[in-house]
Amino acid sequence: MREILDIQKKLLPDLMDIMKKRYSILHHILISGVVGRRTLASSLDMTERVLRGEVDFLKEHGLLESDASGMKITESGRQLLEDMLPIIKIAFGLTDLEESIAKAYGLSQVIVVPGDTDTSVFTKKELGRAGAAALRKYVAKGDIIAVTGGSTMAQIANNLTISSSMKGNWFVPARGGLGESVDMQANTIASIMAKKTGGKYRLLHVPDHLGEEAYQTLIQDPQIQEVVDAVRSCRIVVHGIGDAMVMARRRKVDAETTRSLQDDGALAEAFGYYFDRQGNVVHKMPTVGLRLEDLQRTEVVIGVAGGKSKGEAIASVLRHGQEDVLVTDEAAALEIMKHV
Amino acid sequence: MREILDIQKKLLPDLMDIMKKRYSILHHILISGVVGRRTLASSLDMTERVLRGEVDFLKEHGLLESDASGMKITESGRQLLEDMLPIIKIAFGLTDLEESIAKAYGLSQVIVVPGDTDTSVFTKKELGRAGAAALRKYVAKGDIIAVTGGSTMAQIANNLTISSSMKGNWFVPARGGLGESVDMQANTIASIMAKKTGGKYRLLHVPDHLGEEAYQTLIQDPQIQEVVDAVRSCRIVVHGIGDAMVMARRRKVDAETTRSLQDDGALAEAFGYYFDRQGNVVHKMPTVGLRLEDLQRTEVVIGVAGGKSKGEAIASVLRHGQEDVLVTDEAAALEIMKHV
DNA sequence: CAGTGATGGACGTTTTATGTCCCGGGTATA
DNA sequence: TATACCCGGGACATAAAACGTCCATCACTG
Repeated sequence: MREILDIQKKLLPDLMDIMKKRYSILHHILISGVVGRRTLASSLDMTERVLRGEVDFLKEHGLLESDASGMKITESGRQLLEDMLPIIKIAFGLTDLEESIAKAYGLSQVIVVPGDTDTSVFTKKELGRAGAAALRKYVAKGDIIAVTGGSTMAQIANNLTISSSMKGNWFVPARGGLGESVDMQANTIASIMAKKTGGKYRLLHVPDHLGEEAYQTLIQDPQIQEVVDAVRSCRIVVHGIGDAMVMARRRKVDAETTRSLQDDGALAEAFGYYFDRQGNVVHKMPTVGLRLEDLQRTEVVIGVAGGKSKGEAIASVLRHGQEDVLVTDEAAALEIMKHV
Repeated sequence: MREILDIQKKLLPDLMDIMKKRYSILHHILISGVVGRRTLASSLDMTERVLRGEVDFLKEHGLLESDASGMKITESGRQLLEDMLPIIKIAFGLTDLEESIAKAYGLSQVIVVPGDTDTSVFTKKELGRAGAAALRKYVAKGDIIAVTGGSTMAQIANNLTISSSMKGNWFVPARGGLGESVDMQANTIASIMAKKTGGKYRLLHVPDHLGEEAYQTLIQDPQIQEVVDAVRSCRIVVHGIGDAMVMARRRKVDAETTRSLQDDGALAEAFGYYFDRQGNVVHKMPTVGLRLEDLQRTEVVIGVAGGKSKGEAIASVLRHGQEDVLVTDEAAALEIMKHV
């Protein structure tokens, strides 16, 4: 039952919207008993004309009937609604989640895929697919796209395909070396994405654990400077979101910094910045690349992360308020909604 | 699984068509490996532009990809096709049945509802619903609609609702008394339909088992004559189809006639006429109303009947060649296809 | 190096969807 | 009983989408 709806969502996304629309109309009429067209239109937030089109359809199919006093549901219509309840619950739980999160955090789009990345590898793949689809949607010709590392980003890279709209775009790592293993780090991801889409890429080769002096020398280097400039003028950022402590451990952050992170209540991590519960930045990794203030100029910031365990972290980053698009999974979405 | 599709069909009648279309495209590309747009369009019998619209859609969703050499399916697309197989099997079975029957007997539309009327009362209801929907589709303002009796017709009447397009239409019994029980006879059905739709009705009160002399007197009666004229000038006929022997028994036809029916190979019955396997009329009930020759002038003849046991009878009536629309169920449809 | 078949862009036309206004008719209320 | 209100449905201009058609350009093959 669930599978069939997931399949339909892939093959007929717009039909599912129509189904939802018609269901809402019918359901509203059922609840109202008898209701007029204009009243219904305003309470469903539709224009009168488009509601009328749907109502005419529903009437033709004998699901509702109307007389001078207004519209009411027929027996077939009532029966249909009853039969549809389980379908709607499954098919549109996610849609509702998406809309709630988008509204709560002022995002322009939220995509929720079913399942839990923590427990199902299939969900992680689906997350990658959805992330790739989201990127495909927002990308334009000649864009510079900054990406971060992580297993989720790697999944997105896997699901990108060659496409004319992305041919010739630049992929760059959002920030320099952040101490991740090679196959998950931003440099790798950027190059894979470029190869998969027929785009180009530039890398930021910045060694980990740099001393202050070496760091200053490095960022003066013209080659590095050129890439950094490209990164900071990117139009699109795609990044993962992690749990602060998990990321600190993975990046082998020293004990002192780790303790300081804990004291400051660091909860989430994204492109080298650590956020507390309120979305404040409490720490940043010492490397070059995208700075938080650059995000303001960035047109599209796409965050991708899933798993129940990451829900709270995602909520923290959202609260910081720089995100435009969120791609997540059902389990994380439910957690996020607990922290509005 | 099956239910969900049936439910969705009510709210999105073209869902199946679009799903079928997109599936066919993807499937064809899968089989072809790499194929060009024009080649594909001609082998799928679509115009190039329409195909292109669908292909663009599928490409955007990452189900297929294209380069200078042509289009080919992606891994997600291949996976989707695999997942869809069971759905398609179910969804297309009925559609194929509908199309096969329509083609075999030259009908303009065939509607097959799932199930078997013989074994499931729910299927019978569904048949009534589908019959009502078909009538709704073909009816126009000011039409005269001739109907017959029977339990299936009663179901149709049950499923009609008030609608402006049928308000003011006339419902008349196709033929006079045919010896059925009161609540199933044509007169009753016509009056119920009129009440349900906001239409008007005229009845044919013709006693059963009329002698020849009384019959002649009766048809001279101006009142009767008026109704008969209306019946014969009807634009739409909706009728059930029955098994000849079952009907003969139900109508308490005398032993001699019954034997004669058997000798003549009577198989099916519709609006008082009995048909043999080849669709020839072998007997007619002695009453007034619609004659076979009137059907030629009738624009829309809708036959409604279901159940495995009636399959052969339906095929006989179809072979007679006056039907335009058939509404039946899956079990009967499968039987019908055995008799092409 | 010409020929074939591919994609993707472009454009005018047709069809469909939408916004908007109005009319006549019930209905509840003053 | 009079009136103000809300109802469905008709009408129409306009915006938007779908469609048919043609063409430029590119990759590959013989």
